[in-house]
Amino acid sequence: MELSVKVNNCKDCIYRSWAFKNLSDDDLRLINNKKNERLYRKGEKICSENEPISSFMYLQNGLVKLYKTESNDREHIISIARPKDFIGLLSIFSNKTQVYSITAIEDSVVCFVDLEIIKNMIKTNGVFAIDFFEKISAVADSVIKTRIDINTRQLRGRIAYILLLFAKQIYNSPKFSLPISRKEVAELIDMSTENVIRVLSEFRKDKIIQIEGKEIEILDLKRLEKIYDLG
Amino acid sequence: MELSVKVNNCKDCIYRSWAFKNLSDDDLRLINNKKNERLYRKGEKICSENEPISSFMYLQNGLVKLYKTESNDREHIISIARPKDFIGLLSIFSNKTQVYSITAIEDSVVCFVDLEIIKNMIKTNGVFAIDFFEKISAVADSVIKTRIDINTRQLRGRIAYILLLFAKQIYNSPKFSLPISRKEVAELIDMSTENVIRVLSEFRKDKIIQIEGKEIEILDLKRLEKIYDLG
DNA sequence: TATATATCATGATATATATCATAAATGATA
DNA sequence: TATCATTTATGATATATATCATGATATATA
Repeated sequence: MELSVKVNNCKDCIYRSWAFKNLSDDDLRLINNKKNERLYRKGEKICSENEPISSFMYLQNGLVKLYKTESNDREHIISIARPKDFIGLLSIFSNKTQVYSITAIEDSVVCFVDLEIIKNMIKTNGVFAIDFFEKISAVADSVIKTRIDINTRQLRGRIAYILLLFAKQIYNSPKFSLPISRKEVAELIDMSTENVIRVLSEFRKDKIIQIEGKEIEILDLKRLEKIYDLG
Repeated sequence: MELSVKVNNCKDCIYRSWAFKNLSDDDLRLINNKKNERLYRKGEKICSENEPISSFMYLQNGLVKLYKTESNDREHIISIARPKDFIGLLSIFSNKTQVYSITAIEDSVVCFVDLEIIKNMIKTNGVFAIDFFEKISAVADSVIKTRIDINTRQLRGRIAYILLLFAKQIYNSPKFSLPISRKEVAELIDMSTENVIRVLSEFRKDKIIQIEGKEIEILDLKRLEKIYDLG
């Protein structure tokens, strides 16, 4: 299968376009020797809260969820990370241990780079430092923006947001297979599972979407966008 | 008054402990020549959404709010920044224009440092780069944490959170003068103004707090913390 | 000082959302 | 295949929250 095609040299990695574009061959070789790629199956946990942080984690392929376990066992999903996202947010600079847990919601390939190497490269390679921070800033900014987007809306607007997120930003198609359960959608938008299901049914009855289990197709994009806009 | 005591040399700035602690005298002189301190009176706007970003902004003294104006004129407060916080979040690296507006909620002194100087220093001074990113990462992380803290709670828990925030993190005292209106509290925790007032009254009737206009005193910290914990 | 305007306050009511209950459908597992 | 657990689904009910209305204070402004 596609995912098993391992990239063995950073130089040939299609994701080099990211913050690593301006690295010299020497620097790339250094990363290459200390990096570690691993395939995680859907549902597999990649890291847990309170684990020591030793690597910079970069999502090559797949989809993962970043979440926190609340005191009452409930999980709260902070964000869904896509390929090319660094996962684990900024904690890598401001914390010694992971603040969030990460689990694959689709088969995913994660590339681990020793954090000391990255820090050292920031120290010695100014251009890389800037490139790197531009990228991770953008990811952190987008997490904050997403949280605000969700929290300033009510149920219908939030569901519309999620549907548009998957269709436009993740799968780039009006038809997609929802990679998370209704319960997880609820954990992502701070709503009860029942209401997530209810609103999806409503949208189906109103012919805004078509649902068959996990398969979702957006039929009336304009109306969905209107629901999102109105909140 | 205290705030009018201007610091004219970065070398003597009491906030040098921040990310600038490891800078050489030469680097400090460079910043000193290109920096700009300004006092803003309570209510004065420091910057607006969509303005081009040209400076790194650092809060020396006072208190400011970071907010976004929604389509329907409603303002949504993202965070309250305290002295030593860099304000404006990470947008400075990932955006050309301000994403949020900033207004002083107490008389505040903001120090502006030319963004190019900072970027250049990141490029040329590796130790500074790391120090700097540790700090701004911590601020961004704390904004995300705050948003989650607020959104996973309901009305009572949110109000408790806000009261504890001001008492513990901002004023370091159980007795303080709330620097923002009830309406602004509502904008900060995504609730209606009436309900903010109502819950504050409730807490007063239950002898958890004492209120006299803006003056608030926490009488029963344990109970308030319990309300916060239970959400 | 008088007048306007924003803030604070509280009750009544409407609305949104969560919770509880129950069941069918699906998926996992022995 | 049979059994169990999870997910999806929907209705009824309870609860939380917003909205509307109205008045009292406080604050700004002419």
